[in-house]
Amino acid sequence: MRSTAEARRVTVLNAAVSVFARAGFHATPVTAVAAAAGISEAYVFRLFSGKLGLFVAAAGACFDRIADAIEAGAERAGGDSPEEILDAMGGAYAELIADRDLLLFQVQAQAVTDIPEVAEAVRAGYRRVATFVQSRARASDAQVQQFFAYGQLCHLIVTAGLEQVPEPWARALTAGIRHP
Amino acid sequence: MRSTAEARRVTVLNAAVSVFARAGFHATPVTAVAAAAGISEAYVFRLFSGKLGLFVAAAGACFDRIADAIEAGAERAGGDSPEEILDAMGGAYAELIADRDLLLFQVQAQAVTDIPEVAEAVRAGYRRVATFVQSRARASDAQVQQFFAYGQLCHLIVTAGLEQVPEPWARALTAGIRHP
DNA sequence: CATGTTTGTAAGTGTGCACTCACAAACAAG
DNA sequence: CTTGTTTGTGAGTGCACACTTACAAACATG
Repeated sequence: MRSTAEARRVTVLNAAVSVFARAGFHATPVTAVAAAAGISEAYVFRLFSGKLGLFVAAAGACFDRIADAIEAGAERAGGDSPEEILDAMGGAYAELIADRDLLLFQVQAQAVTDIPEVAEAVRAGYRRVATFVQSRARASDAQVQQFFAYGQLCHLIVTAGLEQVPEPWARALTAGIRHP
Repeated sequence: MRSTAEARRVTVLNAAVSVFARAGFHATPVTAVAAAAGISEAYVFRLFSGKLGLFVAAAGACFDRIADAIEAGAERAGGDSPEEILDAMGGAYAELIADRDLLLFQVQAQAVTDIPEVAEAVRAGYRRVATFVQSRARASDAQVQQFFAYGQLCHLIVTAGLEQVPEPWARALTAGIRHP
Protein backbone atom coordinates (compact mmCIF):
# COMPACT_ATOMS: atom_id res chain seq x y z
CA MET A 1 0.00 0.00 0.00
CA ARG A 2 1.68 3.06 -1.21
CA SER A 3 -1.13 5.45 -0.37
CA THR A 4 -4.64 5.44 0.97
CA ALA A 5 -7.52 5.36 -1.47
CA GLU A 6 -8.79 8.69 -0.19
CA ALA A 7 -5.48 10.44 -0.87
CA ARG A 8 -5.40 8.93 -4.34
CA ARG A 9 -8.86 10.23 -5.04
CA VAL A 10 -7.69 13.76 -4.29
CA THR A 11 -4.73 13.38 -6.64
CA VAL A 12 -6.93 11.96 -9.35
CA LEU A 13 -9.50 14.75 -8.99
CA ASN A 14 -6.85 17.44 -9.40
CA ALA A 15 -5.59 15.70 -12.51
CA ALA A 16 -9.14 15.26 -13.76
CA VAL A 17 -9.99 18.96 -13.49
CA SER A 18 -6.87 19.83 -15.48
CA VAL A 19 -7.30 17.21 -18.17
CA PHE A 20 -11.05 17.49 -18.67
CA ALA A 21 -10.65 21.28 -18.87
CA ARG A 22 -8.76 21.07 -22.17
CA ALA A 23 -10.86 18.78 -24.34
CA GLY A 24 -14.00 18.17 -22.34
CA PHE A 25 -15.83 15.12 -21.07
CA HIS A 26 -16.38 13.10 -24.24
CA ALA A 27 -13.04 13.84 -25.91
CA THR A 28 -10.97 12.98 -22.86
CA PRO A 29 -10.17 9.29 -22.35
CA VAL A 30 -9.91 8.07 -18.80
CA THR A 31 -6.41 6.92 -19.74
CA ALA A 32 -5.39 10.57 -19.98
CA VAL A 33 -6.62 11.32 -16.46
CA ALA A 34 -4.90 8.19 -15.14
CA ALA A 35 -1.63 9.13 -16.82
CA ALA A 36 -1.79 12.68 -15.42
CA ALA A 37 -2.41 11.26 -11.96
CA GLY A 38 0.39 8.71 -12.35
CA ILE A 39 -1.72 5.60 -11.84
CA SER A 40 -3.30 2.97 -14.05
CA GLU A 41 -6.60 3.37 -15.83
CA ALA A 42 -7.99 0.32 -14.06
CA TYR A 43 -7.43 1.84 -10.65
CA VAL A 44 -9.24 5.03 -11.62
CA PHE A 45 -12.26 2.87 -12.38
CA ARG A 46 -11.99 1.30 -8.97
CA LEU A 47 -11.72 4.69 -7.22
CA PHE A 48 -14.68 6.19 -9.08
CA SER A 49 -17.90 4.72 -10.41
CA GLY A 50 -17.17 5.09 -14.12
CA LYS A 51 -16.13 8.07 -16.18
CA LEU A 52 -19.27 10.03 -15.35
CA GLY A 53 -18.76 9.61 -11.62
CA LEU A 54 -15.22 10.87 -12.02
CA PHE A 55 -16.36 13.93 -13.95
CA VAL A 56 -19.07 14.80 -11.45
CA ALA A 57 -16.63 14.44 -8.57
CA ALA A 58 -14.18 16.68 -10.43
CA ALA A 59 -16.92 19.26 -10.84
CA GLY A 60 -17.43 19.21 -7.09
CA ALA A 61 -13.73 19.76 -6.52
CA CYS A 62 -13.70 22.58 -9.07
CA PHE A 63 -16.51 24.50 -7.40
CA ASP A 64 -15.03 23.84 -3.98
CA ARG A 65 -11.84 25.59 -5.01
CA ILE A 66 -13.77 28.50 -6.52
CA ALA A 67 -15.92 28.94 -3.43
CA ASP A 68 -12.87 28.82 -1.18
CA ALA A 69 -11.06 31.44 -3.24
CA ILE A 70 -14.01 33.82 -3.28
CA GLU A 71 -14.46 33.33 0.44
CA ALA A 72 -10.81 34.12 1.07
CA GLY A 73 -11.02 37.12 -1.26
CA ALA A 74 -13.94 38.56 0.67
CA GLU A 75 -11.81 38.51 3.82
CA ARG A 76 -9.29 40.77 2.15
CA ALA A 77 -11.87 43.37 1.09
CA GLY A 78 -10.95 47.02 1.73
CA GLY A 79 -14.28 47.94 3.28
CA ASP A 80 -17.61 46.32 3.96
CA SER A 81 -19.84 47.93 1.38
CA PRO A 82 -21.34 45.48 -1.15
CA GLU A 83 -19.34 47.12 -3.93
CA GLU A 84 -16.02 46.72 -2.15
CA ILE A 85 -16.69 43.13 -1.17
CA LEU A 86 -17.87 42.17 -4.66
CA ASP A 87 -14.77 43.82 -6.08
CA ALA A 88 -12.53 41.85 -3.75
CA MET A 89 -14.34 38.62 -4.67
CA GLY A 90 -13.96 39.40 -8.35
CA GLY A 91 -10.28 40.03 -7.88
CA ALA A 92 -9.80 36.74 -6.05
CA TYR A 93 -11.68 34.90 -8.77
CA ALA A 94 -9.59 36.55 -11.49
CA GLU A 95 -6.43 35.48 -9.71
CA LEU A 96 -7.68 31.93 -9.26
CA ILE A 97 -8.56 31.35 -12.90
CA ALA A 98 -5.29 32.75 -14.19
CA ASP A 99 -4.18 29.19 -14.92
CA ARG A 100 -7.40 28.63 -16.92
CA ASP A 101 -8.11 25.10 -15.65
CA LEU A 102 -11.00 26.03 -13.39
CA LEU A 103 -12.54 28.35 -15.95
CA LEU A 104 -12.31 25.88 -18.81
CA PHE A 105 -13.66 23.07 -16.67
CA GLN A 106 -16.77 25.14 -15.95
CA VAL A 107 -17.25 25.65 -19.68
CA GLN A 108 -16.87 21.94 -20.30
CA ALA A 109 -19.30 21.10 -17.53
CA GLN A 110 -21.90 23.51 -18.92
CA ALA A 111 -21.52 21.83 -22.29
CA VAL A 112 -22.53 18.40 -20.97
CA THR A 113 -25.50 19.46 -18.89
CA ASP A 114 -27.64 17.23 -21.09
CA ILE A 115 -26.41 14.57 -18.66
CA PRO A 116 -28.65 15.08 -15.62
CA GLU A 117 -25.96 14.30 -13.06
CA VAL A 118 -23.73 16.98 -14.55
CA ALA A 119 -26.53 19.53 -14.64
CA GLU A 120 -27.19 18.87 -10.96
CA ALA A 121 -23.49 19.25 -10.13
CA VAL A 122 -23.36 22.58 -11.96
CA ARG A 123 -26.44 23.81 -10.16
CA ALA A 124 -24.99 22.71 -6.82
CA GLY A 125 -21.77 24.57 -7.58
CA TYR A 126 -23.47 27.80 -8.50
CA ARG A 127 -25.88 27.46 -5.61
CA ARG A 128 -22.98 27.37 -3.22
CA VAL A 129 -21.10 30.26 -4.85
CA ALA A 130 -24.12 32.47 -5.52
CA THR A 131 -25.65 32.13 -2.07
CA PHE A 132 -22.31 32.92 -0.51
CA VAL A 133 -21.75 35.97 -2.70
CA GLN A 134 -25.20 37.30 -1.98
CA SER A 135 -25.13 36.77 1.77
CA ARG A 136 -21.53 37.72 2.39
CA ALA A 137 -21.55 40.90 0.29
CA ARG A 138 -25.11 41.78 1.28
CA ALA A 139 -25.52 42.66 -2.36
CA SER A 140 -28.77 43.28 -4.19
CA ASP A 141 -30.14 40.76 -6.69
CA ALA A 142 -29.08 43.05 -9.52
CA GLN A 143 -25.53 43.28 -8.20
CA VAL A 144 -25.27 39.51 -7.87
CA GLN A 145 -26.65 39.08 -11.36
CA GLN A 146 -24.12 41.52 -12.75
CA PHE A 147 -21.31 39.76 -10.89
CA PHE A 148 -22.12 36.46 -12.58
CA ALA A 149 -22.88 38.01 -15.98
CA TYR A 150 -19.39 39.45 -16.19
CA GLY A 151 -17.99 36.18 -14.86
CA GLN A 152 -19.63 34.38 -17.76
CA LEU A 153 -18.23 36.98 -20.13
CA CYS A 154 -14.77 35.87 -18.96
CA HIS A 155 -15.62 32.38 -20.24
CA LEU A 156 -16.17 33.77 -23.72
CA ILE A 157 -13.06 35.94 -23.61
CA VAL A 158 -10.85 33.03 -22.64
CA THR A 159 -12.33 30.30 -24.86
CA ALA A 160 -12.36 32.54 -27.93
CA GLY A 161 -8.94 33.96 -27.10
CA LEU A 162 -10.24 37.52 -27.37
CA GLU A 163 -7.39 39.03 -25.37
CA GLN A 164 -5.20 38.20 -28.37
CA VAL A 165 -7.49 40.00 -30.81
CA PRO A 166 -6.49 43.66 -31.35
CA GLU A 167 -9.66 44.69 -33.19
CA PRO A 168 -11.97 47.27 -31.55
CA TRP A 169 -14.92 44.94 -30.98
CA ALA A 170 -12.69 42.55 -29.02
CA ARG A 171 -11.15 45.38 -27.04
CA ALA A 172 -14.64 46.53 -26.09
CA LEU A 173 -15.52 43.06 -24.78
CA THR A 174 -12.31 42.67 -22.79
CA ALA A 175 -12.05 46.22 -21.42
CA GLY A 176 -11.52 46.36 -17.69
CA ILE A 177 -11.66 42.59 -17.21
CA ARG A 178 -8.99 41.55 -14.78
CA HIS A 179 -6.12 39.68 -16.42
CA PRO A 180 -7.59 36.47 -17.86
CA MET B 1 -31.05 13.65 -58.82
CA ARG B 2 -33.62 14.53 -56.27
CA SER B 3 -31.98 17.75 -55.14
CA THR B 4 -28.90 19.84 -55.80
CA ALA B 5 -25.88 19.42 -53.58
CA GLU B 6 -26.12 23.04 -52.43
CA ALA B 7 -29.72 22.63 -51.28
CA ARG B 8 -28.74 19.46 -49.44
CA ARG B 9 -25.95 21.29 -47.69
CA VAL B 10 -28.45 23.79 -46.30
CA THR B 11 -30.70 21.00 -45.04
CA VAL B 12 -27.77 19.23 -43.45
CA LEU B 13 -26.52 22.39 -41.76
CA ASN B 14 -29.90 23.06 -40.18
CA ALA B 15 -29.98 19.50 -38.92
CA ALA B 16 -26.38 19.79 -37.73
CA VAL B 17 -27.04 22.90 -35.63
CA SER B 18 -29.96 21.14 -33.96
CA VAL B 19 -28.22 17.86 -33.32
CA PHE B 20 -24.81 19.18 -32.27
CA ALA B 21 -26.59 21.59 -29.90
CA ARG B 22 -27.81 18.77 -27.67
CA ALA B 23 -24.72 16.64 -27.02
CA GLY B 24 -21.87 18.59 -28.58
CA PHE B 25 -19.20 17.88 -31.14
CA HIS B 26 -17.51 14.78 -29.77
CA ALA B 27 -20.63 13.05 -28.45
CA THR B 28 -22.62 13.46 -31.65
CA PRO B 29 -22.03 10.83 -34.35
CA VAL B 30 -22.27 11.99 -37.93
CA THR B 31 -24.93 9.30 -38.31
CA ALA B 32 -27.20 11.35 -36.08
CA VAL B 33 -26.85 14.43 -38.25
CA ALA B 34 -27.42 12.36 -41.38
CA ALA B 35 -30.55 10.79 -39.90
CA ALA B 36 -31.93 14.19 -38.87
CA ALA B 37 -31.29 15.47 -42.38
CA GLY B 38 -32.85 12.38 -43.95
CA ILE B 39 -29.82 11.26 -45.94
CA SER B 40 -27.08 8.68 -45.57
CA GLU B 41 -23.96 9.18 -43.50
CA ALA B 42 -21.77 8.61 -46.55
CA TYR B 43 -23.34 11.50 -48.41
CA VAL B 44 -22.74 13.87 -45.50
CA PHE B 45 -19.06 13.02 -45.82
CA ARG B 46 -19.19 13.86 -49.50
CA LEU B 47 -20.95 17.19 -48.88
CA PHE B 48 -18.54 18.26 -46.13
CA SER B 49 -14.85 17.67 -45.52
CA GLY B 50 -15.17 15.42 -42.49
CA LYS B 51 -16.95 15.92 -39.20
CA LEU B 52 -14.93 18.98 -38.28
CA GLY B 53 -15.72 20.73 -41.55
CA LEU B 54 -19.39 20.03 -40.95
CA PHE B 55 -19.25 21.47 -37.44
CA VAL B 56 -17.42 24.61 -38.55
CA ALA B 57 -19.91 25.15 -41.37
CA ALA B 58 -22.75 24.69 -38.88
CA ALA B 59 -21.15 27.33 -36.65
CA GLY B 60 -21.17 29.71 -39.59
CA ALA B 61 -24.86 29.02 -40.20
CA CYS B 62 -25.61 29.51 -36.50
CA PHE B 63 -23.98 32.92 -36.30
CA ASP B 64 -25.55 33.93 -39.61
CA ARG B 65 -28.97 33.35 -38.15
CA ILE B 66 -28.11 35.25 -34.97
CA ALA B 67 -26.72 38.21 -36.88
CA ASP B 68 -29.77 38.31 -39.14
CA ALA B 69 -32.15 38.24 -36.19
CA ILE B 70 -30.34 41.02 -34.35
CA GLU B 71 -30.23 43.07 -37.52
CA ALA B 72 -33.97 42.63 -38.03
CA GLY B 73 -34.60 43.44 -34.38
CA ALA B 74 -32.72 46.71 -34.66
CA GLU B 75 -35.08 47.74 -37.45
CA ARG B 76 -38.02 47.38 -35.11
CA ALA B 77 -36.49 49.58 -32.40
CA GLY B 78 -38.80 52.19 -30.84
CA GLY B 79 -36.31 55.03 -31.11
CA ASP B 80 -32.72 55.55 -32.17
CA SER B 81 -30.95 55.99 -28.87
CA PRO B 82 -28.31 53.32 -28.12
CA GLU B 83 -30.41 52.08 -25.21
CA GLU B 84 -33.52 51.60 -27.28
CA ILE B 85 -31.68 49.87 -30.11
CA LEU B 86 -29.78 47.58 -27.76
CA ASP B 87 -33.04 46.73 -26.04
CA ALA B 88 -34.67 45.86 -29.36
CA MET B 89 -31.67 43.72 -30.33
CA GLY B 90 -31.82 41.94 -26.99
CA GLY B 91 -35.50 41.26 -27.47
CA ALA B 92 -34.94 39.86 -30.95
CA TYR B 93 -32.16 37.63 -29.63
CA ALA B 94 -34.32 36.39 -26.77
CA GLU B 95 -37.05 35.51 -29.23
CA LEU B 96 -34.63 33.73 -31.54
CA ILE B 97 -33.12 31.49 -28.90
CA ALA B 98 -36.46 30.47 -27.47
CA ASP B 99 -36.03 27.10 -29.16
CA ARG B 100 -32.59 26.72 -27.48
CA ASP B 101 -30.79 25.25 -30.50
CA LEU B 102 -28.81 28.35 -31.37
CA LEU B 103 -27.94 29.06 -27.76
CA LEU B 104 -26.82 25.52 -27.00
CA PHE B 105 -24.82 25.32 -30.19
CA GLN B 106 -22.84 28.37 -29.11
CA VAL B 107 -22.10 26.71 -25.79
CA GLN B 108 -20.96 23.56 -27.57
CA ALA B 109 -18.77 25.54 -29.94
CA GLN B 110 -17.13 27.41 -27.06
CA ALA B 111 -16.40 24.06 -25.43
CA VAL B 112 -14.34 22.79 -28.38
CA THR B 113 -12.30 25.91 -29.01
CA ASP B 114 -9.20 23.85 -28.32
CA ILE B 115 -9.66 22.94 -32.00
CA PRO B 116 -8.19 25.97 -33.81
CA GLU B 117 -10.70 25.91 -36.66
CA VAL B 118 -13.57 26.08 -34.18
CA ALA B 119 -11.94 28.90 -32.22
CA GLU B 120 -11.59 30.88 -35.43
CA ALA B 121 -15.23 30.24 -36.36
CA VAL B 122 -16.37 31.45 -32.94
CA ARG B 123 -14.25 34.57 -33.23
CA ALA B 124 -15.60 35.23 -36.71
CA GLY B 125 -19.15 34.87 -35.44
CA TYR B 126 -18.70 37.26 -32.53
CA ARG B 127 -16.74 39.64 -34.72
CA ARG B 128 -19.70 39.92 -37.05
CA VAL B 129 -22.29 40.26 -34.29
CA ALA B 130 -20.28 42.58 -32.04
CA THR B 131 -19.21 44.97 -34.78
CA PHE B 132 -22.78 45.19 -35.98
CA VAL B 133 -24.15 45.83 -32.50
CA GLN B 134 -21.57 48.51 -31.81
CA SER B 135 -21.94 50.34 -35.11
CA ARG B 136 -25.68 50.01 -35.52
CA ALA B 137 -26.60 51.02 -31.97
CA ARG B 138 -23.78 53.59 -31.77
CA ALA B 139 -23.26 52.18 -28.29
CA SER B 140 -20.28 52.77 -26.03
CA ASP B 141 -17.74 50.03 -25.37
CA ALA B 142 -19.19 49.57 -21.92
CA GLN B 143 -22.71 49.16 -23.31
CA VAL B 144 -21.56 46.58 -25.84
CA GLN B 145 -19.67 44.73 -23.15
CA GLN B 146 -22.74 44.69 -20.92
CA PHE B 147 -24.89 43.48 -23.80
CA PHE B 148 -22.67 40.44 -24.32
CA ALA B 149 -22.11 39.80 -20.63
CA TYR B 150 -25.84 39.37 -20.05
CA GLY B 151 -26.04 37.32 -23.25
CA GLN B 152 -23.47 34.94 -21.80
CA LEU B 153 -25.45 34.83 -18.56
CA CYS B 154 -28.32 33.43 -20.60
CA HIS B 155 -26.05 30.52 -21.56
CA LEU B 156 -25.61 29.64 -17.90
CA ILE B 157 -29.31 30.07 -17.11
CA VAL B 158 -30.35 27.73 -19.89
CA THR B 159 -27.66 25.05 -19.57
CA ALA B 160 -28.08 24.83 -15.80
CA GLY B 161 -31.87 25.02 -16.06
CA LEU B 162 -31.99 27.87 -13.55
CA GLU B 163 -35.44 29.04 -14.62
CA GLN B 164 -36.75 25.84 -13.03
CA VAL B 165 -35.01 26.54 -9.72
CA PRO B 166 -37.23 28.42 -7.25
CA GLU B 167 -34.47 29.25 -4.74
CA PRO B 168 -33.55 32.92 -4.20
CA TRP B 169 -30.04 32.73 -5.68
CA ALA B 170 -31.45 31.37 -8.94
CA ARG B 171 -34.21 33.98 -9.00
CA ALA B 172 -31.54 36.68 -8.62
CA LEU B 173 -29.60 35.34 -11.61
CA THR B 174 -32.65 35.02 -13.85
CA ALA B 175 -34.40 38.26 -12.85
CA GLY B 176 -35.46 40.37 -15.79
CA ILE B 177 -33.95 38.05 -18.40
CA ARG B 178 -36.34 37.76 -21.29
CA HIS B 179 -38.04 34.38 -21.45
CA PRO B 180 -35.27 31.80 -22.01
C1' DC C 1 -29.71 5.73 -77.49
C1' DA C 2 -24.92 6.40 -75.82
C1' DT C 3 -21.86 8.76 -72.75
C1' DG C 4 -20.86 11.54 -68.94
C1' DT C 5 -21.89 13.80 -64.64
C1' DT C 6 -24.10 14.35 -60.26
C1' DT C 7 -26.74 12.49 -56.53
C1' DG C 8 -27.08 8.93 -53.48
C1' DT C 9 -26.20 4.55 -50.69
C1' DA C 10 -24.84 -0.25 -48.53
C1' DA C 11 -21.37 -2.41 -46.74
C1' DG C 12 -17.30 -2.49 -45.06
C1' DT C 13 -12.49 -1.16 -42.28
C1' DG C 14 -9.72 0.21 -38.70
C1' DT C 15 -9.15 2.35 -34.51
C1' DG C 16 -9.98 4.27 -30.02
C1' DC C 17 -11.99 3.78 -25.78
C1' DA C 18 -15.07 2.47 -21.57
C1' DC C 19 -15.08 -0.99 -18.67
C1' DT C 20 -13.75 -5.86 -16.65
C1' DC C 21 -11.11 -9.55 -14.69
C1' DA C 22 -7.60 -12.28 -13.06
C1' DC C 23 -3.80 -11.70 -10.56
C1' DA C 24 0.03 -9.69 -7.57
C1' DA C 25 2.27 -7.14 -4.04
C1' DA C 26 2.04 -4.40 0.28
C1' DC C 27 0.37 -4.10 4.73
C1' DA C 28 -2.46 -5.53 9.13
C1' DA C 29 -3.91 -8.72 12.80
C1' DG C 30 -3.81 -12.93 15.23
C1' DC D 1 3.83 -17.50 9.75
C1' DT D 2 -0.90 -17.44 8.15
C1' DT D 3 -4.99 -15.32 6.77
C1' DG D 4 -7.43 -11.42 5.25
C1' DT D 5 -7.81 -6.78 3.38
C1' DT D 6 -6.47 -2.90 0.60
C1' DT D 7 -3.78 -1.04 -3.09
C1' DG D 8 -2.50 -1.61 -7.61
C1' DT D 9 -1.89 -3.38 -12.58
C1' DG D 10 -1.64 -5.92 -17.47
C1' DA D 11 -4.10 -7.83 -20.56
C1' DG D 12 -8.00 -8.31 -22.53
C1' DT D 13 -13.33 -7.54 -24.57
C1' DG D 14 -16.77 -5.55 -27.07
C1' DC D 15 -18.73 -1.76 -29.17
C1' DA D 16 -19.24 2.75 -31.27
C1' DC D 17 -17.89 5.62 -34.71
C1' DA D 18 -15.05 8.36 -38.40
C1' DC D 19 -14.15 7.67 -42.82
C1' DT D 20 -13.73 4.88 -47.48
C1' DT D 21 -14.96 2.31 -51.44
C1' DA D 22 -17.55 0.17 -54.83
C1' DC D 23 -21.60 0.54 -56.91
C1' DA D 24 -26.28 2.21 -58.60
C1' DA D 25 -29.81 5.19 -60.11
C1' DA D 26 -31.30 9.83 -61.80
C1' DC D 27 -30.55 13.35 -64.95
C1' DA D 28 -28.18 16.03 -68.87
C1' DT D 29 -26.26 16.43 -73.54
C1' DG D 30 -25.10 15.01 -78.17
